[in-house]
Amino acid sequence: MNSAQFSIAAVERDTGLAKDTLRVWERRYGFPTPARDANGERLYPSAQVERLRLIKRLMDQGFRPGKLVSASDEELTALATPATIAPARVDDGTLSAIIRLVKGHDVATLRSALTQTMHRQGLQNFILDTVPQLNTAVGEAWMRGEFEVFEEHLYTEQMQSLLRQAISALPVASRGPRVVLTTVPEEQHVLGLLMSECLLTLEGATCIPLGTQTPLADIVRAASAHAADVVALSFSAAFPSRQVPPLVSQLRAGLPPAVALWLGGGGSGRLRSAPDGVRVVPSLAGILEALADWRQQATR
Amino acid sequence: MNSAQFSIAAVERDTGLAKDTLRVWERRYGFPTPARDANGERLYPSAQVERLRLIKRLMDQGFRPGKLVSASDEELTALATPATIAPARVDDGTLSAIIRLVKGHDVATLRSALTQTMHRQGLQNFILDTVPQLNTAVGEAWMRGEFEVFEEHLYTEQMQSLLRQAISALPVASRGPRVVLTTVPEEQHVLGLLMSECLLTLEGATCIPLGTQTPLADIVRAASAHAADVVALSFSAAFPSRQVPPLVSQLRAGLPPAVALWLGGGGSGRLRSAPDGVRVVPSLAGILEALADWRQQATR
DNA sequence: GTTCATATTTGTCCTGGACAAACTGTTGAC
DNA sequence: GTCAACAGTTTGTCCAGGACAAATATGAAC
Repeated sequence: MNSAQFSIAAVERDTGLAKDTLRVWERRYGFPTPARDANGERLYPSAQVERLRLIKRLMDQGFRPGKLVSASDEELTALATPATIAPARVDDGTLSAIIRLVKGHDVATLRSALTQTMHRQGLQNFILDTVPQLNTAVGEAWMRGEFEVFEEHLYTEQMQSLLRQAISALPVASRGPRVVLTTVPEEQHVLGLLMSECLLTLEGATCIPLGTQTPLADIVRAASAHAADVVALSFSAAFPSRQVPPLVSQLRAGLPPAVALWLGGGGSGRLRSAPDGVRVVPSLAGILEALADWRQQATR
Repeated sequence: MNSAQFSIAAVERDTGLAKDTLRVWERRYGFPTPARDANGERLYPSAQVERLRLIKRLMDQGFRPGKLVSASDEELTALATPATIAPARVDDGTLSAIIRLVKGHDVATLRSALTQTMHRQGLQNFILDTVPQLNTAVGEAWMRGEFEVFEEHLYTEQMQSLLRQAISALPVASRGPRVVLTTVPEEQHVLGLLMSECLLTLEGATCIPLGTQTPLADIVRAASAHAADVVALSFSAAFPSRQVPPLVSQLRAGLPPAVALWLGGGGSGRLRSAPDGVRVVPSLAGILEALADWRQQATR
């Protein structure tokens, strides 16, 4: 499997880099340098695919490709190791224990450890503190090469399961606002949505979860059909930031002015400035603020 | 929103048709016929995007694009209405009641109706009969234009929530086989995986769910790390069938021969012939057969 | 009716050019 | 010292039109 060669389509799938981008990097920076098959089509060795994945991950953190592709392997791994040790952790023992369980590939124990931690801390603390720290820790471990992709998948799957279970267990709210929760097409990260849904439902808001990747026109229709007060979108750090502003403007233009539009997730923080009628929610705690503000305004 | 123009990238997102495909259709068939912006770039009117979505959906059913793009609007809608009325339904009242609830946009009632139906029928019957019928009914309603995309999303989200809840409630199994469940990159449909996980866990198998879109190399690593006996992949009908055989061969070559490879979902049925060591599971009931066969072979 | 060989359809890949948006860094005003 | 405006550079995406192989349809022979 490690000596396998990848077609350009396979590399696009595995790295998230568009075919056009892969070709233009080759032309400009001299990397990657795929072999060619009998038909002149590119064949990428798996080592280069690995490197491309690392580069993509660093780009999601804000590094620029021109520097990265011409860097040595040592420089790349140095960058991948965060210089700043993560600041004060609430309970480092719990975190590292869970990380170890993921690495231990013991699904059942992992699940019960997560459940137990959630119950011990209470849902709101768990979501505001522990889950984001776990997400970061998993992401950083991946960057340092300590985590496999499938281990990240396993973690995400278990966390998703847990959060959905927690949501189901919450009482049905009817207090408002009515919030449509989703992501735009191409954005498939779901944990941000689920964390938001938890927090909002905990506070008595009514959530209409549409899952990920709803076409813009359908977000507008959903907002109308469900008489939504708020549309909340989640953008992960991996989402190409240049695509965010046009998407948001188009959506804002389609929604009635009375419907609020909230943006959250790591991909929304890098926005220069939000257009009128768009609220950037930089962190999970910000959701509670936004909710409080909305309610205050609604009673006026 | 309806008069909005779409860039070629937006159309690719919303329809699932690759940019190259959109350009070559324009060249060959004279459709679509996008306008151009000041910079010469294509701008697709939303009506054409709608038509493209319908064409894509019909192609997923096996129709060929050459016929579809040159067909009139009437012919298209005629094709979209299934000629064959769906065969014997177990309990048509329940099905149509749930469909009406989705259309009624009442999330809470929908959720409790689904939960209630599941409990009434028992989990296995629910998954073998009702859920596939609901999926089909939702898909057909979409085709006939009776369902919005966001309504399909809402349905999928609620069903997903319900299935995950059911899985969590099942006792932890330790009997074997150990089954890694996932989809390949680009394949994001999750319900097939969850239904399979339910059935397998009900029968006492141990599932290692990786969620969707695991890169091939990582599926192999996961199978090894988790000492899997079986890797089960789900392909939806929407997955480009031409991509399935190379993907499956590559994966089969990477997995140890002792690890079984099962393919399920609507996209696996159209395969001409499966390579050696690959089992195509045409329906959900087939999973139970495959499981029984595996256990029989294991005791030999 | 089945099987094989030929023709058509169809998606994806190729090259190399172009451009706009985003980012960088410098200069000058306050 | 801070900020704003400007010019230069970087970077992703789009374009055209040609090519080819795999999938599918068609027709001939048995």
